[in-house]
Amino acid sequence: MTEPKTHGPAATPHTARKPARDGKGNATIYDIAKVAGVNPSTVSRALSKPGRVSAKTQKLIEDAAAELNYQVNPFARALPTGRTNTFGLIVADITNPTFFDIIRGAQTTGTLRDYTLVLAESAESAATELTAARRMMTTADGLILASPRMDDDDIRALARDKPVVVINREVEGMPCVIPDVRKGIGEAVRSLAANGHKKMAFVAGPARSWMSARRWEGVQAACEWSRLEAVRVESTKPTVDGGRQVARDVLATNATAVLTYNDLLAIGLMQELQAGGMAVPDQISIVGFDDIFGADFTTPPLTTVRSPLGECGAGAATWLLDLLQGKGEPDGTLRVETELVLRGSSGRLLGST
Amino acid sequence: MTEPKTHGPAATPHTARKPARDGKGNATIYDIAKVAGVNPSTVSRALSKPGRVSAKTQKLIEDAAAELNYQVNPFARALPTGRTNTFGLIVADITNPTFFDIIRGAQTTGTLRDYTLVLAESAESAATELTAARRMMTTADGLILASPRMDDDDIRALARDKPVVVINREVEGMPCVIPDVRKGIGEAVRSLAANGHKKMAFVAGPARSWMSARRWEGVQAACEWSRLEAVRVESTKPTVDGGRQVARDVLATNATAVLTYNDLLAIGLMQELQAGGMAVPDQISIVGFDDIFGADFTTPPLTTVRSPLGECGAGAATWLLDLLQGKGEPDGTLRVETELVLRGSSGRLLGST
DNA sequence: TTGTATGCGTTATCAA
DNA sequence: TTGATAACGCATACAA
Repeated sequence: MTEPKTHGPAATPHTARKPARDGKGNATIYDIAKVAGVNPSTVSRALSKPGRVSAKTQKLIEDAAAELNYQVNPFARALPTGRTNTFGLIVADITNPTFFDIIRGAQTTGTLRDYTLVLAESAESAATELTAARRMMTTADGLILASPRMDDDDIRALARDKPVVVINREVEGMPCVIPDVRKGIGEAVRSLAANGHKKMAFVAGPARSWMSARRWEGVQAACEWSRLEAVRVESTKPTVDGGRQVARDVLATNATAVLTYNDLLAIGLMQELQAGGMAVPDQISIVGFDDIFGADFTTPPLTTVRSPLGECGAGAATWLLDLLQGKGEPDGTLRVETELVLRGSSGRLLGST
Repeated sequence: MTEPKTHGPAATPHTARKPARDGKGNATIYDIAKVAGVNPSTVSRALSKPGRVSAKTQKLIEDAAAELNYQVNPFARALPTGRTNTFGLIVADITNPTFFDIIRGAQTTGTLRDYTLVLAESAESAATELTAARRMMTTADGLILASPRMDDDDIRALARDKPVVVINREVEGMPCVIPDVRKGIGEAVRSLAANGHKKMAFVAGPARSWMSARRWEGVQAACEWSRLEAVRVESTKPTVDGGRQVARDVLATNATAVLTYNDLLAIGLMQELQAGGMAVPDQISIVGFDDIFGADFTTPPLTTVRSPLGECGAGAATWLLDLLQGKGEPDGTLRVETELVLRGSSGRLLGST
């Protein structure tokens, strides 16, 4: 200890049974009422709704509150109202960098609007996810589900209680925020075609992934338009390691360009290919998906279709908070644009015209 | 809407003023009491403390609770007890990958012990941090401060109210969890020395950073021990860009090896050096710090001193939760070991014996 | 072991 | 515009 206590007779052990209040404890509206010489209910009004109290008593109360260093007790407030100024976010995997931006986006717009973010992880399990969601529903005003694993019906059941917004998946009758892959994929495929590629491979993600299906659809559509041949290659898992493992299959397709379900696959694939002596992009072009943190750490830096995850998080939070204030549409789909980020891992084949 | 409502007279708009309870609302201990034919207080006892009720009424109550799909109302519980089963985590910057692992570690051990994580960001501002911390203190049972920017005194003041654990900084009289840099730096420097390096540069982090100072101390000590000459180079900011900018100064030192304050600096430095035609590690060895996500995406993959951030987060959460149960030491320092992760960016100089 | 009574801090309803 | 008072759901001394 370098500093003497400024008040209180002794250190307050946090192990005490009673609520840790040294001496008098936190100020309540009663304390303010006493100081300001008004009724507690008047204090409550003055502090919650601005206009329902006379200007001078308002000031009286505000001064008293400031003097007493008053802080509302959110729990006491939550009891009668049911509102907590809190919203939950459940992500499938905190380890996955994809979610970092989502978390950040949600957190940022949350604090901006005076809401607190509560975070939970489903560990990729639908059951864990549902449990976590149920728990959160009791404490939070609303919920954001990022890449949920549970059934549509479970999600809709949750939403009967309080507002729920879904990210990265489209669920009928729910507010959903999803990246619109068409633009970004279109740009990527056109770029590849312009560089003379005739055949490209798509390395797919998990079979059950909603997004992977969308991306494959997008690739097919864009390739048809640009008259490229598209072949699909399955991966074992959507990780760097999965990318390494899929290299052999990719080579077997004789494609000169690859678009992967996500950046991790692209990075692993590129590493493996380079380790085998192939030059990127001189002998093969590689395009990732998402533009996660670190996508530009590679040599060459990874060309990728950027998924605006931060915007997704922010958009979902905005929508949810609007809903909580009775302002937004109760369902629909918010599509955020994807775009090609052209870096070094894609380009013209060496020796092609 | 694809599915009819199963109960309730009409859709319950979330915008309703009253607590969103369709019809009868969530079950309370009173409902359980009625079903089980006992007094509400008995229900409370049965559900909170296991042993204080007879076996058969216990079962009676549990059955009724299950049947009614009872969920405790955390706010109602928090009001009399002051406890919320919630703990806060404040990080300086959600963007910074350093914190990802900390968040994950804390979240994981939190849920393991039935605590919910509440996340906030200080945006690198001491003032914002203090505000966020104060807010959290009113709702959470305890707080974890990761790389706090505020003064020691502010931290201690916070800790008078409820338990606070600090990560990445040592504050007198507080429980602190910090990576012990000595082992990792020692390994790095010895590895460099064994590869024939005689002079190394340390690229420092922010001037005010507590950790940067520790790391520089560690480098000096280890270099003295291994008879290496160590020079210090200042960076403008601890980012990839900062690493690029510092390349010129690093070259000016004529050092053949570099250890940077963090991985981001190392990656930027390596990119800039390689862009200038230097071979890594043939002409210069680069060692980063932290082993963040993506450190192995580079070519060559980055040698780095791993900071066990996940363990820090988990350790801090464990300590905090212990404190909340009156089990742990109220202060002290938990040091978690760092270690060298030898990858491709460091090694022997080309042409050296 | 179980029931009774009261308080936690706030909002909301009703009068004044 | 303000004051009195009843919930909100749970925990806990205290009494039985």
